[in-house]
Amino acid sequence: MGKLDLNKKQKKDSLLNTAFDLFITQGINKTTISDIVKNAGVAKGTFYLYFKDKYDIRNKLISHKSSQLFSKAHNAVLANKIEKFDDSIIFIVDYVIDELNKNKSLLTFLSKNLSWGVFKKALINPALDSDVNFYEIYLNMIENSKCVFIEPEIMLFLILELVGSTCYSSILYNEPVEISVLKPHLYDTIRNIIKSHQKPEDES
Amino acid sequence: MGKLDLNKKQKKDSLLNTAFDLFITQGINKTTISDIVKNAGVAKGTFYLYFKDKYDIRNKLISHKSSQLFSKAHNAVLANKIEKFDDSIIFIVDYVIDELNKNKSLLTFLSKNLSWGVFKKALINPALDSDVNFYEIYLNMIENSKCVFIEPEIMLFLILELVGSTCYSSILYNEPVEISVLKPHLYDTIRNIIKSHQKPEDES
Amino acid sequence: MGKLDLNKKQKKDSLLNTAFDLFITQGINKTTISDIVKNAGVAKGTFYLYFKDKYDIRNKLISHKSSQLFSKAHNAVLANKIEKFDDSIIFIVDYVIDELNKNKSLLTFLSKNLSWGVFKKALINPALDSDVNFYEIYLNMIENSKCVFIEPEIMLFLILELVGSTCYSSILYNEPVEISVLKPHLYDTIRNIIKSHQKPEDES
Amino acid sequence: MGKLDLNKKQKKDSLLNTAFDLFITQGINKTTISDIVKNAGVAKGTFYLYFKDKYDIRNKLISHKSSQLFSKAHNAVLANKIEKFDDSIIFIVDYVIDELNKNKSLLTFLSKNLSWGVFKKALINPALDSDVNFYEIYLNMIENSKCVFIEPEIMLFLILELVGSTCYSSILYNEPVEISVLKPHLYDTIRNIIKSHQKPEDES
DNA sequence: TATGAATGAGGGTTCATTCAT
DNA sequence: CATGAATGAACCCTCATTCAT
Repeated sequence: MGKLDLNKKQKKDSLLNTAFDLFITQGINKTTISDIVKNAGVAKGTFYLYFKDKYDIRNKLISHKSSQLFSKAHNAVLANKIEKFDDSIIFIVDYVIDELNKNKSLLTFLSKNLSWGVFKKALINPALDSDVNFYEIYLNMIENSKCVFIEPEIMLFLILELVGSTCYSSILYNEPVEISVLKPHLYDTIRNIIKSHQKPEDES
Repeated sequence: MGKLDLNKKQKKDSLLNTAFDLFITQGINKTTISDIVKNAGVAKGTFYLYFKDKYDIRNKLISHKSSQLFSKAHNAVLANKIEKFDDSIIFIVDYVIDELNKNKSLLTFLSKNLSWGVFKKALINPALDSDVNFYEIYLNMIENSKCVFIEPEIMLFLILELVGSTCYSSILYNEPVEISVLKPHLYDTIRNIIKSHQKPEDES
Repeated sequence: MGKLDLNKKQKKDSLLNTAFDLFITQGINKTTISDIVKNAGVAKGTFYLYFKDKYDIRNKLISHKSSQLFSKAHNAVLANKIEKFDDSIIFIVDYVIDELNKNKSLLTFLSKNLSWGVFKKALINPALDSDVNFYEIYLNMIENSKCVFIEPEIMLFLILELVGSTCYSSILYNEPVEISVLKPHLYDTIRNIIKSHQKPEDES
Repeated sequence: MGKLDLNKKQKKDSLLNTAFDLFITQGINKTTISDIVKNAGVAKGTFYLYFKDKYDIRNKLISHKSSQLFSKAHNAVLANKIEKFDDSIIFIVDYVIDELNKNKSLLTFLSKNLSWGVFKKALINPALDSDVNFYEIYLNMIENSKCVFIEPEIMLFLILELVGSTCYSSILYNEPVEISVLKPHLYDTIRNIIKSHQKPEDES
C-alpha cells in the first residue's frame, strides 16, 4: 500500500471512529456531519469522498461493530473448547451480553439500529474487508454438532431477536429486571428454542 | 362538556389524528410540525398549546394506539370464551399479529418506537383517559387460571419482546420467512416460555 | 389594508427592491439569497415566504420593470400627441432606448433575461397587480390608425427583437457603433418593417 | 506533430467535446468541471492545464461552433453558385436557420451566449487554429458584388442580431409563430435592410 | 505533463419556536 | 384561546481550486 493509499485509509478510519464516538455519546439524530468532520480533523468535503451521508456511515459502523463482536465471541468459544452445540450458543450469547453490559454505548448504538435485515447484511454478507461471515460459522457449528435441525435459520432468528430486544431494556434500564436476573430465564428459553428445532435423533 | 371544551377537544384530536397519519405515511423524522398543523387545519401556534413538541405527540400516540390494540385483542378473548391461560395468550398474540399484518403502517409506527419502557408507560400506566390497563388484565388472567407462575412479569416481558421484534421483520420484509411460516415456531416458543414459568402444580 | 398586511407588503417590496439593486450591480449568478436578505434587512426564512427561489424573484422583477418602462413610454406618446402609427412606434422605441441609455444597469438586467417568451408573460399577461398590458395598447394603436396590417404580432416581434438585441451591444459596448449612430439605421429598418406589413390602403 | 503533442491535443479535444455535450444537454450553470473531466476521462488538474475556467472553455466553444456553422454555409453558397449579393446573404441565413432548426441544442447553446461582441471575437478574429474569418469573407462578397454599401458593418450587425434573436424564439418555442411562417417576413426585412444600405448605383 | 485527494467557504433551504395581534 | 408572519440558527451538500506526488 502506497503512502497515498495509507493516508486515505487513515482519513476514512478517522471518520469512522469519530462518527462512532459521536453516535454513541449524543445519538445519531443529534450528530451532524459538521460535528464528525470537525472532530475527525478533516474538511467537510472529505466526508463526502468516502460516505454518501450520515446513514451510510452508520450502516458501515453497524456492520463492522457487530462483526467484531461476534468474531470475538466465536474466538472465545474456540479458546474455551466448548463442544456441544447448545452450550456454544449459550456461551456466545452470554459472551455478547457481558460485552454489551460492559459497553452500554455500543448496546445503545447497535440495538437502536439492529434488525434482522441489517444483521443479515452485516454478518452474512460482511461489507467491510476484514469482517467475518458469522452465519457461515453458525452453519459450521451445526454441522460439527452431531444433531440435525429443522429450519436453522428461523431458529437463529428467534434467538437473536429475543436476546437483542430483551437485553436492551434489561441492561440499559434494569427493566423489568436487571440482566443477571434475566439471564437464567433467557437461557432457559434459548435452550427450549434449540430443543424444539432439533430433529429427533435417529438412533439405531 | 361545554361548547368551548368540545372545540378544544376537536382541535387536539385533529392534531393527533393528522400526526398519526403523517407519521405512518412519511415517517417521524420527515414529518414536520408545519405538516401536521397544515393538514390538521389549525394554526402553528395552536400545536404548542397542546403538545410540547413532536416527540410528545408521538409518545401519546404510541400509548393510545397500543392500548387500543390490546384492548381489542382482549375483548376478542372474552367474546370467544377462551378459557385456558396459555390459549388466551396465544390468542391475543395471534390477534395482534393479524391486526398488524393488516395494518403494516401501524406496525412500522409501533415497532420502531416500542420498547418495554414505553410499553409499560402505555399499557401499565395508561396515559390517555379512556386507555386500558393491560397489565392488570394480564394479572387477572393469571389469577383466573388455576395455575401459579413464577416471575410473571419476566414471562410477559420475554413474550412481548420476542413477538414484537420477530414480527417486525417477518411481516414487513418476509425475513427470514413470512409470518405464516413463522407463527408455529413462535407459538411453540411462547408455550415453552409459559410452561417453564409455571410452578409445578401443587396437587394434594 | 390592515397593519399586518401593510407590513407584509413592505417586506416583499424591500426584498424586490434589494434584489433588483444587487442583480444589476453584481449580476444574478453572483447574487446570493443571503446577500438579498442581508441588505433587505429581513431574515433568511422570510425570503421563502414570498418567493420560491432566486429565479422566481428575477422573473417578477423582469415583468415589473419592463411593464414600468413601456408604460412610461406610452404615456409620453400620449403627452406628445403623436398621431401617426409609425411615428408612435418610433417614438416609443426612441423613448425606451433613451431610458435604457440613461440606465444601463436596467438594460443589462432586462436584455440578459428578456426574450419574446418572457416579454409575453410580462407585458401581455402582466403578473403584478398594477402592471400594464402593453400588447392591448399596441392593438389599440393599430386600430386608431387608419391602416390595416397583416400579421401585426409578427411585426411587433420583429421590431422588439431587433431593437432589444442591437441596443444591448450598441449602448453597453458601442459595438459596432454607438447608439446615436445606430439609431437612424434602426429606425429606417423599423419603418421598412412597418411598411411591408401594411395592407395597401384601399382608397376610393 | 510529435506523439506527445498529439496526446496533448487529444486531451484538449476530449475536454472541448465533452464540455459541449454537457453544456447543451444540461446547461452551463449545471455543468461542473467535475462533470467535464469525469466524462472526458482526464484528471481534474488536467482541465486547468488547458483552460482557465468553465467560461473560458465556453467561449472557445462558441467561437469554434459558430465558425464551423458559417463556414459550412459559405461553402454551400459557393457550391450552389449563388451570384448576387443579397441572394447570397439570404442563402446563408436560410442555411444557418435550417441547421439550427435541425440542431436545437446548438441553437440553445449559441443564442444563450452569443452577442455581437462574442461574435466578433469568434468570427472576425477566429481564436482557434482552423477557424475561418467570416467577416473577411463577407467583405469579399461585397467587393465581388458590383454594388457599393454604406456602413456595411452596421448592415451585418442589424441582420445578425435580427436573425439571431428572432430564430431563438421561433425555432425553440414556435413563438410568436413557427419558423416556416416567420421566414418570409424575416427575409423581406433583410432585403430591405440591404437595400437601404446600398449606395445609389452610380450609373454612367 | 498529469494526477486526484483534499480542501473549506459558502451556497440554498428547512423548520421549531416565538409573540404581537 | 387562536393565529400565522417572522425569525435565524443550523443543516446538508457542492464544487472550483490547489498541490504533493
